[in-house]
Amino acid sequence: MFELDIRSRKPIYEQLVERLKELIITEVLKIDEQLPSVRTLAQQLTINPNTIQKAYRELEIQGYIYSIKGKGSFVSSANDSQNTEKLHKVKNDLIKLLSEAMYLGVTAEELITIIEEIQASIGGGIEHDQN
Amino acid sequence: MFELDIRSRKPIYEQLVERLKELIITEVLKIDEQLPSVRTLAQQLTINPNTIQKAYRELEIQGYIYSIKGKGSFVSSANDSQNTEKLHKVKNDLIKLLSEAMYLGVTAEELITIIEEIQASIGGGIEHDQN
Amino acid sequence: MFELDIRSRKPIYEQLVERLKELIITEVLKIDEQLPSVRTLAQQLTINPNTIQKAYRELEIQGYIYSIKGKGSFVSSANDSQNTEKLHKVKNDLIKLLSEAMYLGVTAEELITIIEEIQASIGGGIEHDQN
Amino acid sequence: MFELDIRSRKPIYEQLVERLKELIITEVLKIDEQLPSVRTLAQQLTINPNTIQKAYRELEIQGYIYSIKGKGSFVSSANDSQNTEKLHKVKNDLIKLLSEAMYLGVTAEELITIIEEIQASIGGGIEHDQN
DNA sequence: GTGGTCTAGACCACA
DNA sequence: GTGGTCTAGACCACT
Repeated sequence: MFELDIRSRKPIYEQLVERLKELIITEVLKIDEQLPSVRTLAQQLTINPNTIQKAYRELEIQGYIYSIKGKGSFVSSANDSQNTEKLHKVKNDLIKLLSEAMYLGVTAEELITIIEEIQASIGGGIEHDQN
Repeated sequence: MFELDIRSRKPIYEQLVERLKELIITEVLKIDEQLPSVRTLAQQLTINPNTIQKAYRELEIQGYIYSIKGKGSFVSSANDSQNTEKLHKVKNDLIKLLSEAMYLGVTAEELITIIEEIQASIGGGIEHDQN
Repeated sequence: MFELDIRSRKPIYEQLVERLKELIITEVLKIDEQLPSVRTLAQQLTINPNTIQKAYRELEIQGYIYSIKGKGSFVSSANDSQNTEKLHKVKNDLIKLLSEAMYLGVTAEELITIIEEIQASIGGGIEHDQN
Repeated sequence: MFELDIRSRKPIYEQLVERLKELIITEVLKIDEQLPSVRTLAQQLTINPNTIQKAYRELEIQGYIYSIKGKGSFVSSANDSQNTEKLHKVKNDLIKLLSEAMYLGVTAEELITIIEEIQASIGGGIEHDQN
């Protein structure tokens, strides 16, 4: 379920954040569903609990999850107040990446096809090309 | 022209790489055009020449520029052999980012509009018959 | 173990890269084995840590090792995607060097002997059934 | 005849040295044949005469050509005194490169085929894969 | 004057 | 403790 690449240059906690976001976005993890506890996950993945902790904290900051002391961490509903700024950031990143892709030769048609596929996969919860 | 955020978590040299890529992609910097010299740019931005050089070296590795000892650094024409793997990476990143954007409520229509705008901005910078 | 020639025209970091490649190729350093830390090696060789790091970074780019912040640097298993282009480069270099050697009077027989010796030294370093 | 890559990281004078060596080795340039004058070549290639000068000096040091003041530069016969040490160096380089090639998956058979091809091309003065 | 290498020494981020 | 970034300042190689 969590395919962490220990060899990647990307810090482990960032990989975790990314992966968990993905699971939330594709609604594998539903709203208010409880995430595995820090310790459990640390054991499962055989990595340092501090690293899990850091990932959860980051997700909380970004508004994807919320934590209740003594109970655990839960998937947050896509809340509105934070969305505005996140949207802004994501759009900016998107423009950069789309520019680069097109500079490298990806056509507008290809991009539209990709968009349509994603649209379908989000709506339906279909499986997703693995990383 | 170069808005560096010295306080950012993102390393200065990476910011530089990103910014210069942008200028190359949007063809503000044309193929074979000379970049500012390491020392000149360092003075302009009041950062260490080594940092500039690190950025230039990274751009060279990524195939965006080439540097010649004693002459200077120049914009490279898109290299085909490197493009294949870069394309793969960019597409993967794109899928992630597009998913996130659509989860946050960006519609397919909006995305297509963005794509068309980018297409115009890249295609419009130079003569049309160059293709 | 590392015979660096501080006076050589060849940069220290390149000498290091070459030497470490050798150790990896001859499997003195095995896959996933940890390399000496940047600082340790710097002390041992009495050269600047930055120089070691530059060498390690170069080896990482070339796909021979991978580095993880906070953990260390490790020997990478041969990466396929990079191999194709590296192979091409190495073959070209080989043709040049072989031509030169034969011009200088090395016979084909001698070369074949050398090849067989290398084959033995690479293949013989580890268990036989690993192939 | 001289395909210099101004964009290459390899200094121009080194490219020249390499290319001229190649022409001598493949006997396109015969023993005692006169090389183009520094100025002529500089004009032809539109590069700085100093750069040509440096290449010729290097070739002279390595024993591939000899220069006579006021007359020009000429291809030297493969002389013996220098050959011994050159041979040693070339063999060492060869071992490194062959090891790397085999580590990357080139088989002994392939290498032998390459050797046979080169042997044929040197003996006969056949054309040579460019660069 | 150009890029490239190296040092000494400080500081940050990750596990 | 690990790797990674940055600075200040020196020196080399190439054109």
